[in-house]
Amino acid sequence: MSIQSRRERERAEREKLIITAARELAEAEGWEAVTTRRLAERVEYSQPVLYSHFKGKDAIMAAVAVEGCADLARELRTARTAAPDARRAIAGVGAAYVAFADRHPALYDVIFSLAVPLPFATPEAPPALQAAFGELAEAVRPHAGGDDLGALTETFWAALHGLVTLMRGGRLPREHHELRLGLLLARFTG
Amino acid sequence: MSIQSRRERERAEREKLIITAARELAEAEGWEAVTTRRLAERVEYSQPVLYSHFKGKDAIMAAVAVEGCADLARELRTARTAAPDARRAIAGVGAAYVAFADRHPALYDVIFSLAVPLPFATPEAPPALQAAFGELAEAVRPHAGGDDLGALTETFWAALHGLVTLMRGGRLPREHHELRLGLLLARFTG
DNA sequence: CATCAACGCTAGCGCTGCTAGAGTTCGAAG
DNA sequence: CTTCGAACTCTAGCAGCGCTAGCGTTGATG
Repeated sequence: MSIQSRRERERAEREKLIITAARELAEAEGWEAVTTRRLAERVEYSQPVLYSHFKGKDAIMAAVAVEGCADLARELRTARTAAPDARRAIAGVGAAYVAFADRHPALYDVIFSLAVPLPFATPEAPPALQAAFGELAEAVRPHAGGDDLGALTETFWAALHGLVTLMRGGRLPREHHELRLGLLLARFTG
Repeated sequence: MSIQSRRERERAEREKLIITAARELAEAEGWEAVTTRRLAERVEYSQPVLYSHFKGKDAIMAAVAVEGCADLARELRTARTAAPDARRAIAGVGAAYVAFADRHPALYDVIFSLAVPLPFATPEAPPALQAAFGELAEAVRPHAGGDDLGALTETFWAALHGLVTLMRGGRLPREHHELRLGLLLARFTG
């Protein structure tokens, strides 16, 4: 039993190592540079070992996404609780969201843009993801008025997501970013 | 000279054929199904012929994107000019934008999401793209108040883009879509 | 010590975007 | 009418991708 538990522990450590290596490689060179061969070389195992832990490359990306969600939730919470009032809370959370996407583009993409097998908007969604959404909702709540909080939060989130992705894809000029963010916040804080 | 012009004409026709085939294949089965081999087979030429017209697959996708921009601009214009007042104009344009993304997901992706070598937000951007943005701007103008029209249009556009992409990626529940769109419009017409 | 299961490896499949170089076609010049 | 040469398209192949079958080794167990 002790031997078995040691093996399980080592397996768990190796799985964590794979996820970390995938994340580091993606953040350093982008997801297109994350191939199963490079990843296997990085963790110093052969390719098939990856498939004994994950169903495929998608599943590895999903695991990285879950990790990233926790980071995002933490940063949003910090921004929200540090704000002195409701108006600066939603502004701070919005800015933190954008800053996270800017500092961790690969992480942001795997969570919100790339096609990965992750449940969203259901009870099976990762707790960290629900936590991140919850932070947005708490920041939006004081400005919801009579509107449905969930739908309004989704709308605010979508607007932030659009700003972030269009700007990073070169579709929106970077120089007006602060202006756009200000206009968005003005529309959501009445 | 007549012979040369005939050849040039035939070349142009074949180029158009490639673009159309790529678009049809993408709209029917998604961009992941558009491989240079399948595309070559579809136009009944060998692979290298594609590369005598376009620098690479990216360039073919960009050509499809430019075509799609024209379609989008036309639909936005129709929606805007058909509206009886400013309020229903922005609502109609927003709905038309979302409907276009819903009916032509592959086309939408290649214009706004996938990484293609297309100039945006510069004078060199495709006229059709500028026209589409112009339609959005005209719909937004009556509700801009003292705000910068360009930046406000970009913000509105980004919000629509976020709603569309998050919903299609399964990140937002489809059932609240109309509600979210209504909330967004309320915040931009209040 | 012999056995056998668990495990990680090598090798390879079918696919991708892309390209070098051979072979063909066809208008132009003699 | 023949011959030349340029324009053009094809076959074949490269390096890399995600993924997997099956062999060989390792190491705990009876």
